[in-house]
Amino acid sequence: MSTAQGARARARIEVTSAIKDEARRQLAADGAAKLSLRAVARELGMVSSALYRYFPSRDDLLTALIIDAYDSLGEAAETAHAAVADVGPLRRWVAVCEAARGWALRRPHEYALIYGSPVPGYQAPDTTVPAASRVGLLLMGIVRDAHRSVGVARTPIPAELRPEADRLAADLAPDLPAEVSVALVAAWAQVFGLIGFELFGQFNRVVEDRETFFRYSVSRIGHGVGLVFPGNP
Amino acid sequence: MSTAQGARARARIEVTSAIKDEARRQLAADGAAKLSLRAVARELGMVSSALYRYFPSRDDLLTALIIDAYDSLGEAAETAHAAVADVGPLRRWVAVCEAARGWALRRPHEYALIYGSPVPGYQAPDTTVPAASRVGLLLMGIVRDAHRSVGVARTPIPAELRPEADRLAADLAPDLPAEVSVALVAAWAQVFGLIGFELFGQFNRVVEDRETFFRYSVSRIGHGVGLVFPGNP
DNA sequence: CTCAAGCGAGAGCAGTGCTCTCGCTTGAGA
DNA sequence: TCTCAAGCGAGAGCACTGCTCTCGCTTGAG
Repeated sequence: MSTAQGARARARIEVTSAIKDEARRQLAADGAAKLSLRAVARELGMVSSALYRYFPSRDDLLTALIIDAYDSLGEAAETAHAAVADVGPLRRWVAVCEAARGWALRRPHEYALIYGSPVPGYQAPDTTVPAASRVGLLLMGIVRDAHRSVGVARTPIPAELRPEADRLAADLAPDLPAEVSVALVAAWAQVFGLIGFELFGQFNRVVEDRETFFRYSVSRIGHGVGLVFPGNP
Repeated sequence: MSTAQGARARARIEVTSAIKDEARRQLAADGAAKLSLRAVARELGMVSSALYRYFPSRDDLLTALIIDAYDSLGEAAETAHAAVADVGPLRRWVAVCEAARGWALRRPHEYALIYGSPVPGYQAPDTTVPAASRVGLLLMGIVRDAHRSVGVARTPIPAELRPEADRLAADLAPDLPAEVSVALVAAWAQVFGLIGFELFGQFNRVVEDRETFFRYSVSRIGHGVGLVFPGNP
């Protein structure tokens, strides 16, 4: 009853995804600011007003693209993780980070859409939350596995951070030590900081061998979360 | 001969900075994408075409704002650093990072302009490089001081990173150990990763006490660069 | 004192997001 | 099986954008 809807509904789905595809094409070519509803409609052989039957505004189209981008990134990361399921936690951590970086380099404008400055005047609706969490949850899963098997190193935290750490850990991962949860959230932001700096040109004329640099840096970040050294299991 | 120019030149400077001021106002209010040359001109009581006598295009206006923003951030960081010149390196490191975060929270749209996704289709000219480096150089100075006085901890790097590390160190800070230079560049990106995540809403419903969280996180990053613990000199 | 350079005003072009109205089509319910 | 409202595309139009070009006034350097 969900797939075998009427022809009308099926056509609507097709047109909707054709619009998103073309929009994604233009996004990849020229970036979000130059994404034009009229140009999308033109390319699809329809008139611009017809497009508003599918997306009530340009921002809604962008939101759809954002969710798709989060999902695409999440899927890339999860695929990469599945491919190294049998190695140690730190290696898996690095593999996931490298997958995220690779995805970002392949689709810079989509990355900018989700981790760059949000489109001005626009607040991401809660709809995006689940898709946005996938990479973070994946990284957390790695740390959780490590915690259960080989254990994780715990760095003591200052007293002033204790309330926030406990609250954050209770919300996020009650089974992990609060110290680790805090470090994990920070690590998550730091990994994307590295990706963003590379992508947005801050490393120009500074870092040359960016792949090696990234691998080493995220490996140290992973170590900072408490993951063990590559040599160990 | 540079300040006492003709009245024409002085007027030009005044009008130019009036344009930038009004543009900055609109930028702060609505973000970069909604910054409109026509609206700026309107507000200044001039016609839009007249504005092109001062900035050849909208992108050039944005570039001017970008440089000013880098300088403003750099100045905020340097002022904060000067205010704690007599404390230990790690404390100074944290103070500079907190100043950068504070500046970003106070001027989110300007921060987005320089560390968020670059305005699409637009490549920052080399003009911006010196202004853009100020915070990085400041952080490097702190590590250099620490290296000269109390010394910095050196984390060994893998062999595959050795060439890049040596090249990077030679370019950036020949007086610092290559291991430290690499860690410093990564730390630089990681600090701004934390700021960006907070500013762009990634920490919504995740981190509550963001100030404490940030202070702890950048302190750990500083420690990762080799700075000593707060207790020590 | 002069005359070119600097400047502001205005009209105009091509493009944008978005709205509204008009008819055609189509499929679900009587 | 027939009908009629809902869904849809087309077109015109509004208010806005960045940018160009031409026209005259002003002004300050030679």
